[in-house]
Amino acid sequence: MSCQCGHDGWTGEKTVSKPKNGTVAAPVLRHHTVTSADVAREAGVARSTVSRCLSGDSRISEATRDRVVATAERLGYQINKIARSMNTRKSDLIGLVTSGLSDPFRVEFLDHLIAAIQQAGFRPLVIDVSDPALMETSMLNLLQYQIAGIVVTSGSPPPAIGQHFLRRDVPVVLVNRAGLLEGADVINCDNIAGGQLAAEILLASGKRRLGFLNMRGGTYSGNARGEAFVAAIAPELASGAVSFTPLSCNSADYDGGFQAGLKFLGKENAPDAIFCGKDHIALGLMDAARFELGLKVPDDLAIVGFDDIVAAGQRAYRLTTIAQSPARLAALTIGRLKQRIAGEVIRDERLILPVELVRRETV
Amino acid sequence: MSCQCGHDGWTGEKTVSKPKNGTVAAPVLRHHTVTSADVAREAGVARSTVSRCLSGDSRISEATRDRVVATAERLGYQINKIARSMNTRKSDLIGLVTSGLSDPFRVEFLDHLIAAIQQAGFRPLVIDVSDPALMETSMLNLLQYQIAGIVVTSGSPPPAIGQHFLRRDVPVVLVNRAGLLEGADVINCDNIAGGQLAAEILLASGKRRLGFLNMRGGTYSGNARGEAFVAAIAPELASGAVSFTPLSCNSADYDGGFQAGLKFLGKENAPDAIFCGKDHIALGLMDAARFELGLKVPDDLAIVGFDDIVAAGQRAYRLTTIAQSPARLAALTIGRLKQRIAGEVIRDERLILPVELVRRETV
DNA sequence: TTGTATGCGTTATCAA
DNA sequence: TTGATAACGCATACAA
Repeated sequence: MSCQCGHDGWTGEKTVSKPKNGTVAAPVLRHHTVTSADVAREAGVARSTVSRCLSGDSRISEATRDRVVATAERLGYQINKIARSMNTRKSDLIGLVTSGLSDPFRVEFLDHLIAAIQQAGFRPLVIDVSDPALMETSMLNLLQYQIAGIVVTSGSPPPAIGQHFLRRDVPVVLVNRAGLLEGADVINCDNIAGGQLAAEILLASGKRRLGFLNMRGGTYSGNARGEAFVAAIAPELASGAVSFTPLSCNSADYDGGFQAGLKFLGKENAPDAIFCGKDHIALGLMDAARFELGLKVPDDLAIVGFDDIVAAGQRAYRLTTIAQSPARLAALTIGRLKQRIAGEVIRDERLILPVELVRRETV
Repeated sequence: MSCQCGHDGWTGEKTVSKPKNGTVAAPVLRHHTVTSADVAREAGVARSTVSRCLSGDSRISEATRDRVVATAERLGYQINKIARSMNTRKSDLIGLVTSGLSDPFRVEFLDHLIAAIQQAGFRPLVIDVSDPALMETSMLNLLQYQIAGIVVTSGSPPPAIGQHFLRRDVPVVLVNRAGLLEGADVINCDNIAGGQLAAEILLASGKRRLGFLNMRGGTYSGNARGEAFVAAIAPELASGAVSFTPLSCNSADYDGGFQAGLKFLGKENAPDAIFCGKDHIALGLMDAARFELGLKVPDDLAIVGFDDIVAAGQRAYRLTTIAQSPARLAALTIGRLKQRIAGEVIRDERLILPVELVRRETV
């Protein structure tokens, strides 16, 4: 692909070679960036006209637009969105606050979300807050990029931080988080219904010693699920028909579940039916039970997970679980953001997405 | 958190209410963004002084710096990186070209990479090219953000595109891709050694009917692994000691492997030792063999994967595989980018990371 | 060590 | 419908 610029073109200057150990002086011809001024000169119009043509302004003649667009194309002109943001005070960047990519369900959600964000003409700027203490700072840093909106998929931002975003008209959406942030939209799956469904199916299985396994301390979602579960078994608990033990693991992942299995199972009066706060924990628990302790699932131990991650459906697990839809979660998130970004003044909302029992082979 | 700005403060203007169905007019006081001019006025210095203080310029008095920093803090000043990029013509954004988040190894790599990018003071701008046809356009769009560099983890950018980036001093790193892009650094794991290791262990297992399973058409990495595998078994193949069958599946994931298992296994003279292009395929194949066809692994069928994704080590699989290190891959990637971004003129390099056989229970 | 003036590439405003 | 000009917020060369 050769350079087709009409202006002076190559500057002819060479990159300065800073000799260091192992480096080599590579003479590279450098070129000045094509700006709207170049396009304007070439097309014989004003810069403002170029801007109007390329931003789809209606009040421009067809002929001019065609000529300008063609010229821009020919010169390989790429609009400088940084400069654009300078005026508009908005970018098309959307901040994605997450913490690592080790949680399978979150990754599935992000996958859909990233696609949806692009589809809507925005770009995802990922920000990792694996250190929760840095969440506030990191979120505020997002403001440095004049981002159009934020999606929080991890941690719970301190309420005070909301002011900073509200004041600048930057919408915030919290997904499967506690809705402590005033001014933010909150989207959750129906943790309550999920906990109830898990309780129902485990009670119906005839098991007597129920348990709820989640990460120590828990998360907003996990706690909500566990509380709903306990509430749903309350009558049987009161009548003495079943017993209940809260169980906790050190990490909300496969290994956490696995270690918890080794610790809590295989002894006298161990639980024979466990609801896990999330699938990944359930898979670890299941493997410990089957392969380390020789328990039969579901005969000796029934397990119900939450999320319906892809691995839960794999032949090696076939986990019975409560499914939530990452695709719908993503669609709702971006829909909400688009409305806000478009300037619609809408009331903060707390959306709750339905969940569904997926019965496989662990109950 | 109350507003502590010293300047005129609230503009008092209200957001325009655009009544629509379901929307509500929410009167929100808006505030003008705090700029360096505000900090300067408040601290009694010039704007340039503020700039110098906050960008760590050395030639500034301790007293002034302290005062300015304190003032900035008090006003809640966030530097506008958009405006900064305007001058420097560089941002601290790094483009991450990927295609979806369904490939487990790539997700593990991205996890490390995102962390490393932040650690180095940059921000990841994710760009999804699930549609390969849009790769070129999407990559070029990245230029609109004045990005500092690009990491390509999916697809192989057409060589011509390299010119655009080179010309603007935007470094490109290709990870586990074919190195067709002139001017880009290429980082690969040692696919050749991996293929050889797989061949060695399968030959040593005493199996006779070998196979290599990969996605139809294959990828750069997959093909390299398969070719090395075939080359390594060439002597035994020539002597008739073993046979070899190339196998292909429709998708490079669990389901692809699973379907391939149903199709190729369980019949007369089916392969009894299969090397898979990546772990996820191997897991699917393994499940089909064990649970659908009643084969014993490794007795009836030996399997070797590639990547050593987290799931490969789970108790339900215990897959023997060729491990590559996403952490080292990420560290090298960001290291390379940092050098280039810092302006060092270095020769394009083609780095090859060592792989390692992880022997578990499927061979 | 600090202040002044200029420019980065675009969009918005106003004039024609 | 189009052109000229003024911001946008910062960094930097130059002056003091």
